[in-house]
Amino acid sequence: MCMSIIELLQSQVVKAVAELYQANLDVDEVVVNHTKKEFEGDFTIVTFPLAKKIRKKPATIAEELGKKLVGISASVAGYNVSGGFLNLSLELDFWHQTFNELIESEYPLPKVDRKIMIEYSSPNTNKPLHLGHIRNILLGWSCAKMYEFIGYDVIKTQVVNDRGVAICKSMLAWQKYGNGETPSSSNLKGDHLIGNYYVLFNQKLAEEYQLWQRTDTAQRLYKSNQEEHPKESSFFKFYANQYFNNYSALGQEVRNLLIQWEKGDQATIDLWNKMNGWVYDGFNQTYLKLGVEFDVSYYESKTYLLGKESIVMGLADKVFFEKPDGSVWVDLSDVGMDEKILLRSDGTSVYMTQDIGTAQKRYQEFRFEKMVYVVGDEQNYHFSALFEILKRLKEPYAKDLFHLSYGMVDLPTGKMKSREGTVVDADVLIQEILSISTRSAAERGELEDLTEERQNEIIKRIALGALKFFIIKVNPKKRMVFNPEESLDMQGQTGPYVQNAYVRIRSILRKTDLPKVAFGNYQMSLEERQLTALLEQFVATVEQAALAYDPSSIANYAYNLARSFHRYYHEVRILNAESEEARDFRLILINHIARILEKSFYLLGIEMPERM
RNA sequence: GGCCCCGUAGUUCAACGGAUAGAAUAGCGGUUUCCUAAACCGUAGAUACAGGUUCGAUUCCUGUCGGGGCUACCA
Repeated sequence: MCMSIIELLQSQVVKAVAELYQANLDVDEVVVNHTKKEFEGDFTIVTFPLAKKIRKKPATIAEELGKKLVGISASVAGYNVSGGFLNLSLELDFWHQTFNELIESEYPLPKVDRKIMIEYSSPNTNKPLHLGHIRNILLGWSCAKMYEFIGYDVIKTQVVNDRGVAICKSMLAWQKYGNGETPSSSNLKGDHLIGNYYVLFNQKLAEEYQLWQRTDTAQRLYKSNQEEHPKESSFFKFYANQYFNNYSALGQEVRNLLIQWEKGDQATIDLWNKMNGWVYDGFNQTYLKLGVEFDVSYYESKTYLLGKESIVMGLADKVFFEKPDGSVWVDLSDVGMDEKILLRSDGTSVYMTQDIGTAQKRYQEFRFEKMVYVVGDEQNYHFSALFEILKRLKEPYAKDLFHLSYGMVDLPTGKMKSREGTVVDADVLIQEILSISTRSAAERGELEDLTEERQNEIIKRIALGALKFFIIKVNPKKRMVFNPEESLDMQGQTGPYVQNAYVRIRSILRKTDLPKVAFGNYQMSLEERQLTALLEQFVATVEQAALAYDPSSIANYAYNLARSFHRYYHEVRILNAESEEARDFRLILINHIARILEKSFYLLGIEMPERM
């Protein structure tokens, strides 16, 4: 693909400035915008930044530059000046040529022989996926698609937190209170079943804690801490973890189970395997509904011992230090962080240790050039520390790690809190939007002549299109509010709006054959030039979005393109155009619009329906 | 306490330091003998506050106020 229009103009301005003023300019110094609709022209050069270098008034520069560009550039037809803004109009031939190149372009872009690994899911096996996971998954999936588009080899991965205290809690609760319940006996998805036992465990623990709080031991503890925690309730809230570790009978049982697991006790391992198997069945169903998959999965149960050798080596190299009790730490205070623990005094590893080991394992296995962790911004500090530690260990890939940190998803009522039961479950949410989509499809009645199977496929695409677009249109870095009702909207700035533009085009194209040639003597209108300019931006938009790990810009691009199309569609007739040439051109134009809309949505993980 | 992030129409989101801050939704008013009205057109409405840097600030800097996160021998 040759250079974009903006790049072309930038280079021409550089040339013109060199000839006019003998001044050297970098292409990046040339600001080129699309001309605002209030002004005449296609593109606008901002001349304020040039004023200092050239030592003339911006308006004068604009005037002289405009004249020069018309002279030296075959693509610039005319110009006008408004203050420091030079508005350029491009030759019609140039537009026609651009258009012809566009419709022949091929996507994805050629392979570049670079490898990127993207971790975009890291579920715990003690509860089902929720709305936060959905944002995580959609972001990561879209990044994978964007990088494939720009020619990378992409390895999609997840890390499953399948061991530890949390899963033992579910196991224990199931053992004690489950009566052998299974997904099939209860007709529950496995992840939901396990989630129920996790909740049940916490209920039982809370009851146990309540009773204990009335004992003499508890009251003594409270009294001796009364200065810091004057209120009894706040003291016991503060003390919950210590209670679990030091007094709770249930806590003791959980720890015993964990020890059995670590010893490899067969009965415990069997139970663990059985329950995790149920959870994976559940997760896989949810992943399937969301249309995502992984090339490789890592399991904490297999990686939790990794990383220890590195700690020992780092200790020898004085990257880390040992405290008198035998625990190993790294001091990151010179880069504005704290001391972080890497090995407990009993020699066992922590989360950070595993992450070090897992990074090494992945690099050995895949030799990636980039590794992206899609993880919520609550873990910013953890990843800063992890990357810094790997740098100090002189890992060759340390500089190629990136934490795609996304903002939490809030509800209109505030934060999602599992303790308060305000978490939006992924499966429930998908089910809800499917029923809304089904209902509105029935009301509209457009699909009645299709088989039920095809209807359901279309309904699914619309429903998931609405949900996914709603989430992915927001800049990943920003915290977002998820209003369940609005997310199911299908009008305005939504997935179905964009899908509708595609469907309208497909409907027209079904009625006729695509012409072979775009232009006879046809001359593009202003609106058609603007659509062409928008289409021309597609590749640059995707490239920028990929480099910035920001799918939301593609969502906004697709929406803008759809909006321009909808307006165009109302203004011109296509099948009954005023001339054969207009008809041919427009058919090819809208065909390309449909193609780009479809591509854009593919990059967002959203499928297009043929009808709706 | 320390460190980090965020404050844009009633609401949800946009805006490489560039022209009169864009959309959507909710409100009000229109458009269908015409290719899918999940559409289109019109109307009204916002940069938390105070300074600073700049030809130019929603964007960069400082302070104030407000919201959030992190700061475990948890993951």
